[in-house]
Amino acid sequence: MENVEIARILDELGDVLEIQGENPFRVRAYRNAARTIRGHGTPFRKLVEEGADLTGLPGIGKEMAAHIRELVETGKLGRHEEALRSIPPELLEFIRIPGLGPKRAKQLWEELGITTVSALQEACEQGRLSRLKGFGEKIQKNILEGIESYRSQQGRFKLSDADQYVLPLKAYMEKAPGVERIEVAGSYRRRKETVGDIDILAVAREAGPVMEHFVAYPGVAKVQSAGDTRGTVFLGSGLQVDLRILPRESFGAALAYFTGSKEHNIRIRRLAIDRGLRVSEYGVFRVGKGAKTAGGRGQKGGKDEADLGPSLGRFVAGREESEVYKAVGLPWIPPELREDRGEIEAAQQNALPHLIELRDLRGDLQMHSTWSDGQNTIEEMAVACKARNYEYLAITDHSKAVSVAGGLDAERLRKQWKEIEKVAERHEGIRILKGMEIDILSDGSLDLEDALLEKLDIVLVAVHSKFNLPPAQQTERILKALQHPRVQIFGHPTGRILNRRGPIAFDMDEVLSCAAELGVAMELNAHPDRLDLMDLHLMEARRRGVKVVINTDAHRVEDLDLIRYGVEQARRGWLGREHVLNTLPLGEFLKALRR
DNA sequence: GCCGTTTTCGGCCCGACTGTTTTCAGTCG
Repeated sequence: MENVEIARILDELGDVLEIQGENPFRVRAYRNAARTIRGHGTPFRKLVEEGADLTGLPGIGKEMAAHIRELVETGKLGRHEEALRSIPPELLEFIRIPGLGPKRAKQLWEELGITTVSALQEACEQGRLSRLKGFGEKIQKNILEGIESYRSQQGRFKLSDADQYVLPLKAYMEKAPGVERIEVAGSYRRRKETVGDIDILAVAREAGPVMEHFVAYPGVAKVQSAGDTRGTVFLGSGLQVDLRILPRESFGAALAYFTGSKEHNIRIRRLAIDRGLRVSEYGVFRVGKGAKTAGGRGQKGGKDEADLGPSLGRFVAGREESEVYKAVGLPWIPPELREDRGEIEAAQQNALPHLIELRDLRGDLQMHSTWSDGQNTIEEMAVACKARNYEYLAITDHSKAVSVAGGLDAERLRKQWKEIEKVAERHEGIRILKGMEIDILSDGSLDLEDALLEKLDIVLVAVHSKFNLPPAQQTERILKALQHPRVQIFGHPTGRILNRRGPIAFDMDEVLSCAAELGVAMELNAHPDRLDLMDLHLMEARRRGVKVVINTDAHRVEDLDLIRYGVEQARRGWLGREHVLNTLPLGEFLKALRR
């Protein structure tokens, strides 16, 4: 059983306990354990086999360790099955519907006998919900809309799509009356590959006019709420945008708070508590003797000196984000790292990584031309790369097996080389490498004969068919391909397409260790639909000393600019310049490639 | 359920908004 599956089952058990009204901290314990497991590099399957002590891991105690062992050894968890029997299974979907949480889900089931999403929809339409205690017309309507958005949206917005909505909206908000500063926080600022919603922060003395400006944005399809400090709207695309309006003194604290991640914030708050401080979106406060530190439900403390919201204690920091980190004894942490994946510990030891930047890249090693399915000629691609200050590029058109993309056979490949040579003569100052994106056939052999492989500058291999092989067979296929002595780069390793096609199933662990051993570079495909490798894979690659290259897989000149999504993903994977081969000058780069 | 060189018991991050209520519960982030 894979880590993701163990994590899913524990998460689901947490969901059931929540619906049953269990102690919320116990529920959280299951979520925490699931999170640790999901993000763990080594399969728990192996750890259990080796008899390793799991209780050393964060959030894994005696009980969780026993659960994990049971799952690995028997493939199921008695506690989980028992829990699932106790509630109608579809009730678990209820809590993913916006506006519905565990309490209302339980109430609907117990008092109205509703157990499926479609029955819930029917009950809303018949107006049966509004008769329940604590429910009313509005909640009923919200749930109905929630069902629709749950059904239609399902997926999140790709970061590149979000950029298209956010950039104009940000420019618009900067023109709001009295606004001093606008920043976008949330997973968008952490540059996560997909975002669920957008958090915008505005500094303004007077909130009213800014909120009015916000809800009047032409792209707004629906205004969900518009209070004094917070408003929520939906754009026509269904993208949710939250606006928070803050005083200048709180800006840094709010930026940190709303950038998240939630897990990162929790760690920061704990550090604060240790120092007698309290961190909220309003600032960092020194907690006075005898003052309560926990904000209980409905507790409204007196206004503090700076009049920054309902808080107890003396304001000590909050204007800039770095002040907040400083107050808890840390250097500023780049947003891409804020996932509680070791960045707090690294910051404490002054060992944060120097993350790669866009300007570090000197070449792009996967792109297509009109020779296969690209839209621009080799010359146009080369000129465009030179304009981006690259020292080198590789033209990597498809091999013949990918016939839908106009893959090249041996004869056309030879002709293409002639053209590359001609173009090279016309353009000094940039090296055009002869490459190919060679298909890995279903048996792991390569779609190009050895004699030609010998003559290529860049041999990049990738999977384009038979995505559904059994994992063991898929792993074997990939390993066989990588073991071919001429292979230098494994392109878009998992083959996933965001929101459309999941990753192919194989043993990433084994492939990474094979790549490390052989010196094969793993590609981080910068295309925002792919972003493959994923952040956790990159962290693992870094740990194992696997070489990484960042490529756009451009099919036209404009695609070359997508490289920044690759750099952002690399930053999320803790990569520095030294981990990425195509930051090297041409000569060193060629030497560093496997040959 | 997890966790602990100030604690092995008693904590566990914190606040806004809405809707349905007359003081708060539920949800969300």
